[in-house]
Amino acid sequence: MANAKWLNEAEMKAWRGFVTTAAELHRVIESDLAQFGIDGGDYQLLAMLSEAPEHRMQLCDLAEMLRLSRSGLTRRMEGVVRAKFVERVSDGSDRRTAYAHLTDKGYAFLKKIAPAHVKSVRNRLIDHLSENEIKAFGSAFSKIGKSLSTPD
Amino acid sequence: MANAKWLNEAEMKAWRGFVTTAAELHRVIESDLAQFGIDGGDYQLLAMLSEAPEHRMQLCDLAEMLRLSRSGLTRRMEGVVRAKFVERVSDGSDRRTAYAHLTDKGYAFLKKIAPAHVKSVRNRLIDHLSENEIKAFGSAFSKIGKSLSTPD
DNA sequence: CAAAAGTAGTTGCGAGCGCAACTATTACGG
DNA sequence: CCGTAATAGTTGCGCTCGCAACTACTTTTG
Repeated sequence: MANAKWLNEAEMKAWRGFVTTAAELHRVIESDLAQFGIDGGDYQLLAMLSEAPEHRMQLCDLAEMLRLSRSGLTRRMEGVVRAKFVERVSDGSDRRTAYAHLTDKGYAFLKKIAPAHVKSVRNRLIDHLSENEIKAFGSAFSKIGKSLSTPD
Repeated sequence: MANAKWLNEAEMKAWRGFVTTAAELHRVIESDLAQFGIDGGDYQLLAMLSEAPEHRMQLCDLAEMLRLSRSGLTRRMEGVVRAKFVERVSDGSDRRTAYAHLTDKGYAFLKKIAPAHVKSVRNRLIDHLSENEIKAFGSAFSKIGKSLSTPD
């Protein structure tokens, strides 16, 4: 391990860029969303539900899709339920499970703010990238995500 | 704004990939570091100091380089100072400012754990990417970072 | 040269998250 | 069947962070 390969220049640039910029980018796009009273986590939750069949998902699956711990989702739900964007539904067949269901109000809200959010993502991210960089971004994260979800 | 351009498939893939995977990647690499008793924030702080002239930086500049708020850095410092990896030095000429100085112990520690960290970054990130993706990653984040630090 | 504005750093506070421990329910193995 | 293991979700706790307000200096300005 003492003579492990160091990072070359391009690799270091990629890693440092990721470390220093990713969190910042996240924060800025979240702050663009603040004018609507929600943050990025809420937005992703609503977006996922809006794409799910019948606008509902089991909490467990939703947590995985959002890359949240189960406890993290519990807290996240509190906010969107209080805002009446989502309601909790329990299924009779398995009394352990609960579902998140996007309300009409939540769906309408999402449709209302989506254009501004998309614009924000363009301004902060997409518009700065070449077509090649966009493709590379997508494939890179797809591969990384896959490797993270396989045991090791 | 109502008819703002939506994201096309490649753009959406890039954005979704970033949102769902970036934070997770960060967490995993941090957890690889946990065996040494520090987290990614500490590592970056030590690494920056190790590359600075005389192994020291003004807190203000260090915060900016680490993309931390000033208060965030204050707290971050507590840990590495307690561990005697860094010491606070005040410069006589301007009594507002303080410097962070990497101790010999801190430098030795960094050199000791760096190979494992690099290996972790390779395992989790670099090794999954093609050369083209690595270059794209670097240039993409470089451009994004630049646009984030310009007013608007 | 005094008052105002700016800069460096700290502190109180609240938000979001993961982990570990817990409850409640369901599935499995002898 | 009954006891053990697995699964879904919640709660307590601790961590890191940013924001806003604060202190303590330094620079600018009228």
